[in-house]
Amino acid sequence: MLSQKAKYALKAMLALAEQKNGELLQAADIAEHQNVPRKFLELILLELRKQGLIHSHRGKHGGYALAKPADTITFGQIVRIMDGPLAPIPCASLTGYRRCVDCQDEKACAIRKAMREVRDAAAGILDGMTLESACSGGSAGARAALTS
Amino acid sequence: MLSQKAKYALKAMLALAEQKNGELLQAADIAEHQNVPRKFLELILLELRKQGLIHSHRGKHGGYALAKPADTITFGQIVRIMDGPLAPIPCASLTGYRRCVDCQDEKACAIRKAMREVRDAAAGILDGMTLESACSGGSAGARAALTS
DNA sequence: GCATAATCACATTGAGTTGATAGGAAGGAA
DNA sequence: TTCCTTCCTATCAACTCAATGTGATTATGC
Repeated sequence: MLSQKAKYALKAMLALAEQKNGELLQAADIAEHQNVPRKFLELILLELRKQGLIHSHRGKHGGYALAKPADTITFGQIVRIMDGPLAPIPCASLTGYRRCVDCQDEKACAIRKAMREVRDAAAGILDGMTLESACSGGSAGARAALTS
Repeated sequence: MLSQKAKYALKAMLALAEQKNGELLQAADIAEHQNVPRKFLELILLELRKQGLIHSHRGKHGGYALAKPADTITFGQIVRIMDGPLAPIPCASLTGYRRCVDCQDEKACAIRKAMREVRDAAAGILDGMTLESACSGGSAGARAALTS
């Protein structure tokens, strides 16, 4: 399940990506236009900044902007920052692997194999979908996934 | 995220699928061999029975068995019973669609499009993976997904 | 320099979910 | 009858999620 937090983060990042030549956008504006609780959004933006995806400016006429070009930021990065690994189960994760305590033989585990496939598919789609490609409306993620 | 409940359900169903000619298997045996809390497992088996995936027999020499051939029961069915829709977000779900209250234009929503792709990929894999194919060890789910 | 406006940083809250356990009721076999 | 096993409901503690509150800090404009 994608949390509200991750969904709001994606919305905010897409809003920032639509700003022309990296102009600042304020939390209050994003909150209003995207229908996101303002204070909750601040929390999210803070986290995105700490992870280096956006930078911020304080004081009057402050706000937020992408820290990198929109075609170098993927849905996968954003979702992982907010919700952690994409894999449905830790033993199938690359970025957050953890062994199942109740698993006898991990190598032969059919559940792990299935979940690994799901993880790979999700990663293929979300890591192939950039803010840029999402803004221009296309289904670039799917194409990238199919050719990788 | 796949819940413990769903993971335990998959393990239990795989154990039942490995029984020869539908012989009964008791909750206590499954619990022991699969490292699952016994009472929690009972809860899970109850739910699987109510959904018609297994049937049960009470009393001495009672137990559980699949209600249908192993090649007609998919991971997708089991996961949906335990955890609900596969889609990461309700607005991208086929089986449990719900509109996002904060979404302006669902048709154009890039997040929804991405999550729909993830859902379709996950469904392709999990609905193509049967207890039968999982038992025989192969990655039949992946093959089914690719050809569907 | 002062008021204003914005981000930064925690702390807290309330609701809901998850994972698990308890205790018996009901049904079947020996 | 007497075990044995499933059936069913209730309960629990711990945790997570979504959101709010309260200030502190920093920059701008007058």
